[in-house]
Amino acid sequence: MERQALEPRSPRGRATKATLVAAARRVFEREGFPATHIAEIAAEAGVATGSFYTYFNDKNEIFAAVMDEVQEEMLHPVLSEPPAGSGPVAMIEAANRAYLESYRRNARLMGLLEQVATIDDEFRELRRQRWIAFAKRNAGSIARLQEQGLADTGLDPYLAATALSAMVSRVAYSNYVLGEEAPLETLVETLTRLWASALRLPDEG
Amino acid sequence: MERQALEPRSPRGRATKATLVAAARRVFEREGFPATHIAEIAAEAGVATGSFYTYFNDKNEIFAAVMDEVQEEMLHPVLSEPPAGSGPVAMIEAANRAYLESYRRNARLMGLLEQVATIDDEFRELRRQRWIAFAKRNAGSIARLQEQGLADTGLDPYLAATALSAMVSRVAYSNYVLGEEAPLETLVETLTRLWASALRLPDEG
Amino acid sequence: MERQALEPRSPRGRATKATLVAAARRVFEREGFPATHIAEIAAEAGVATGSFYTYFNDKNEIFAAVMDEVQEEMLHPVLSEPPAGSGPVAMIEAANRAYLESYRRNARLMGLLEQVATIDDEFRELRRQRWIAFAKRNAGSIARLQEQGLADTGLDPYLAATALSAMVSRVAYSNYVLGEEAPLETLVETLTRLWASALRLPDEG
Amino acid sequence: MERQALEPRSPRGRATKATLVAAARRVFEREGFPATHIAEIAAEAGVATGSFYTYFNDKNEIFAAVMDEVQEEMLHPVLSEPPAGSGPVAMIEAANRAYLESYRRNARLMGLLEQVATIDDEFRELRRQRWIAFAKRNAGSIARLQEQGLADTGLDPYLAATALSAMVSRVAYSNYVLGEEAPLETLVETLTRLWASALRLPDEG
DNA sequence: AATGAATGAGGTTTCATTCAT
DNA sequence: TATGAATGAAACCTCATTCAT
Repeated sequence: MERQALEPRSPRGRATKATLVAAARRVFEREGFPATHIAEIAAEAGVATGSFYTYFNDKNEIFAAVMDEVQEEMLHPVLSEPPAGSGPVAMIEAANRAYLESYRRNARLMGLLEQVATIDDEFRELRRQRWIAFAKRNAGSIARLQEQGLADTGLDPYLAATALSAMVSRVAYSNYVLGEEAPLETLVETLTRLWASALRLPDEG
Repeated sequence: MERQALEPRSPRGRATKATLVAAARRVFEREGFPATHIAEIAAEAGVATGSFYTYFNDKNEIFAAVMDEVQEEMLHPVLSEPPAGSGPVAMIEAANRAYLESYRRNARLMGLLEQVATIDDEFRELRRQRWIAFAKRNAGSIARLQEQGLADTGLDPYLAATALSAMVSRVAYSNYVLGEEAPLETLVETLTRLWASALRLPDEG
Repeated sequence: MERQALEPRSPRGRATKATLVAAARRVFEREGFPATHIAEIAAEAGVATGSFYTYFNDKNEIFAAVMDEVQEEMLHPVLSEPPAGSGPVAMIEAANRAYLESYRRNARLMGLLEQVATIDDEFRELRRQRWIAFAKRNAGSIARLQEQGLADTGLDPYLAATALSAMVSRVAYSNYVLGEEAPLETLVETLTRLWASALRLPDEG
Repeated sequence: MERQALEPRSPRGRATKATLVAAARRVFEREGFPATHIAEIAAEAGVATGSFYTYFNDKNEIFAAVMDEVQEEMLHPVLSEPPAGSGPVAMIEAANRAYLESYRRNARLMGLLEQVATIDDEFRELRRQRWIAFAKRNAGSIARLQEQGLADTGLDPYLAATALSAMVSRVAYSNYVLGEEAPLETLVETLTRLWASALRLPDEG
């Protein structure tokens, strides 16, 4: 036999699996990763302990399923669109606001991912990959600004992007996971101002 | 006989306790917090399992002892002194360099603290306190620069300090714990430039 | 609704049952008795787990069905016929050869029967019955030889038959199940010679 | 940590380990290998379940310990010595009697070994090694008889030894494990006569 | 007849903590 | 103080069997 973890073949099975993922999400948020036990997920889902193993091999596997859902939600934020045709500062502001908002919405689980990443190599790598992708995107936009003569050309675009992204994500973590609780708009404003100045962007009208 | 956790009275006791802390540090670094077991700490120290409880009530307690040691080391860095009488940028640079160097020296344990902070409320609070103290110090120095008309007065000093410190600490974490590995001098240079620009400090020299 | 285990009524049912027995045989040979699980038999047969219970109540029952098939095969060996009208030694030789050949053909399952017999009383009894029948047949032929003054009359025919049959079957087991691997003809020759001498049969031509 | 299974360091520990082995022996004899559960061994020994794991990693390990004890007992049988200076038949008789007696004494556990050997490769190999050693010893003595012109030189000594030993051991198994129950003396007599005749040894006085 | 999801009792194993010596 | 054996509550995971569809 070796392993199982089947994909459900019937609607009923699909429903049960979904119920389990939803239940797991709640328990993880409530208890944190180490204190979450298989039996409790099953109980929360209203199924027998054994049924958990019909769909997942272990806690990691269902955690990954939960995080997939979360990522989905973070990728499709209800965008407060950057005003088309606006300048780079406005775009940075829009990006920062979008990031902080979606982070706030999923604060518990973002904290959880942070937690698990410190414990489990598999998830550490996952987070690292996402982070690199994110930084590269920002690096590209910084490089473009440099080419347009708008941003400080004395900066390495990738390093600068990493550092500034780190700043934003860490502030988000502090506020929404650790509970520092400054108002969103203040954060957006400060971070955007710091970011723009750090790049030495010219003031926008 | 509710509790114990004696302070050692004899020299022999003191030696044993020290041995345990040193052993714990090694095991924590090797295994991470959750995978470190009391029995293994005792074995590493070459004492019986039961002896652990002569000095500590649980894993948290010895972890705190280890972190105290580390903090000691981080507070007394072999300073690359900021050139006396130099300008603010040079001071920021010196501070960043000092921070990154001491972080690098204790990378494993800083990662550990991060890890434990996500798991245990007690340590989360501890880290938060340290963080606030650190940010306040930086906030003070930003406020002073503002008063001197050197730094952007449009920034809230405390928020700005928090954000910029977050940037530096997160970059340190990425590099030395997750293993991104950019050269120290490049990091110092980039972070300092970003920090100075973010505050809109005038160019030095 | 205490029990089930229907005899299939439709051709489709008969086909499914046969598929299950064939699948079980393969799984038993591959995994051994204790490591064979109902679910795997069903999977190997390409039917749902539940369908197993339409035809069998448990693992023992399907194992019995498999062993029936095997017995069938062992009873109809492609006989290397004993030369008609030949002497007793030639007949013993033919019997030994036939036994070893069919044992070799079904080595995996003979080992399996051995295995299960050590675990399950039901099968132990089954094997014992077969063994007694076999020994009695041999006892009869020894008694006949004694009456003809050809075999050692100092031997109890049943005991002698048991012991000599034990010798042959154990050698077969050693070779084909445990993998000792002496050539068939050498085995036949040695066993026959020992058997004949043990009975003090006169040399044949 | 990885593993444990310590050798006891105190007399108390040694006592407990011995108690566990003795208890395991009783439970194995009573229940057979697959039906023996760790918890029951511990209960029979009057210790907590967890204590089992202080000394053994799993069921196999304690079973090996039990079998070591048994082997010890079988190697030091209370010998019914072969009459010094007697002929080969008397020696064969003495050997057969000794073998059957010690087999009878440890019948349950010999059956157990047979059982486990069919299930577990480790023990199968162990039994095979013992068997080969035993057969080689017998082969040597047959070869010697051949050199003296006393035994049938048409036989391969190793094959003959294997086959005749198989006969004896299988008869022992039948009688004492499966419960065929012929009287010891009858068995000794018959087996010895068959063995001697099979080798065509000359009648002894 | 067939399906495959659901069950849950039953076993194994771990490890923080206690305690007699 | 030091020892290290003993404890036992948890947690994990398996798999034969049932059952609604």
